[in-house]
Amino acid sequence: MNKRLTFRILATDGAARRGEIVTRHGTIQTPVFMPVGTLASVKSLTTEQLKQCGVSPAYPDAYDGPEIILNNTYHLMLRPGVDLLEKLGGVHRFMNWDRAVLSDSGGFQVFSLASIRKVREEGVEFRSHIDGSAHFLSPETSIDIQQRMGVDIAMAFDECPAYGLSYAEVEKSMEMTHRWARRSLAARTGESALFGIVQGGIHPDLRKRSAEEIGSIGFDGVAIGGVSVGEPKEEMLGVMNVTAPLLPTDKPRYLMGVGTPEDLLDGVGAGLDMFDCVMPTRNARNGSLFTSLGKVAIKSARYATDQRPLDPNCSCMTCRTVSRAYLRHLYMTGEIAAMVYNTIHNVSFYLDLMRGIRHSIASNSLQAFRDAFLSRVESGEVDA
RNA sequence: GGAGAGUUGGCUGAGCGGUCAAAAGCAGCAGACUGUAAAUCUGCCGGGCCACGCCCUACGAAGGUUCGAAUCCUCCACUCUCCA
Repeated sequence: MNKRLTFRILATDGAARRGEIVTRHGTIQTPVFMPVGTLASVKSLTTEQLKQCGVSPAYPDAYDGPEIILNNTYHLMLRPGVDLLEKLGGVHRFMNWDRAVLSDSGGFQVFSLASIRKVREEGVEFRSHIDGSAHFLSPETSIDIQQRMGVDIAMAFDECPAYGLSYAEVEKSMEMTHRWARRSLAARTGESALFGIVQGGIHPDLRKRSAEEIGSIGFDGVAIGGVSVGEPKEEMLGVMNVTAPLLPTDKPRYLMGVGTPEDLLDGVGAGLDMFDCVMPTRNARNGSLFTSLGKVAIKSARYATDQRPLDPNCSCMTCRTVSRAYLRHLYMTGEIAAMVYNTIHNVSFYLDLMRGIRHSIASNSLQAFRDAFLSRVESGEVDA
């Protein structure tokens, strides 16, 4: 038994799995959505506020908040730096978060900060986006940093090819990611669990090769990477549906960077267990709110005098305590509280969705849950 | 009572003879955001149309000068500032 992380499946519904991941920092009920906290902070929320997300009288468990969040290697190595984080006892203690943390390896930044990096077999040379200083990330340095930050789940250092590259380029990139995967695994010496990342662009045969390689070399979990990088939705779903069945069944399967509520439903249906996305938090800051009855663009004048709660079916702090009219006012005036209220709600909404998904798998009704959820969201009832 | 300044599209406010249906910001409308360089970005925003072009109505009101006026002149109305 792997003491870094254990996974077991509690129930299934078609390809969907209801499971449990035990980490050094608590147990994670899957399928799970992991809020993104790039810089050891889920943007706009204090750690206490984050813990209070997901409060739901419908499911009065002891703790109903997020069970795992993301951090980012590249961003944290620049600020505050891994030496400092290690000295201060790791990210958990640093941000006073006692639940699980998964760190991205910096692989995605290889992609998103493409203009200021240089990729070689050995690793990637970055210019800091903050001050232009030179930094180096490789499988070895990335894993080392992640372990020293003390995360529960580290990610292999990969290259995430841009959408639109040629088959040959994607294949070449994938092969390097495979070599980097083995190096990442070899570099893992500490207590962090380590997940591998499947690449291969939108090509089924490459995805298959990648899934076989990454799934067979001893990672604690396997992720599908290289999606949500600007490709059309159908491509993303195609990759997901082709790849998911090829992943190990006895390990957590993680779809990186996804997605919308509907994407999560689809991902779970395809047999995936873990998801992360900036969407709930970023959209919250931009005034785009998810509700059970459809999207709310809170800046719209139609909410100026709307005294109803944002989502009548949500029991988060925001929906319990303030009106749409107030949320609109805060947003329009640029008040910081707008982002706090909005983020608490969107994160809570995602957690609620996942909770509903988990219950539906356990009761073999994922499809019905999905249909009901989507028809409500598309009903346009929010403004009724 | 005297001297001066002003009146521009929902608001604030540029423009000071043609390139003006009129800058910019705000408000409004629509949309985007998917391993976070994002409290961000994009489009529309007088009306009408057989719309990448045409027509109508527009820069306080009415006249006038000019090939041509939001821009110049006259007069009227209103607003504001300063001096009494």
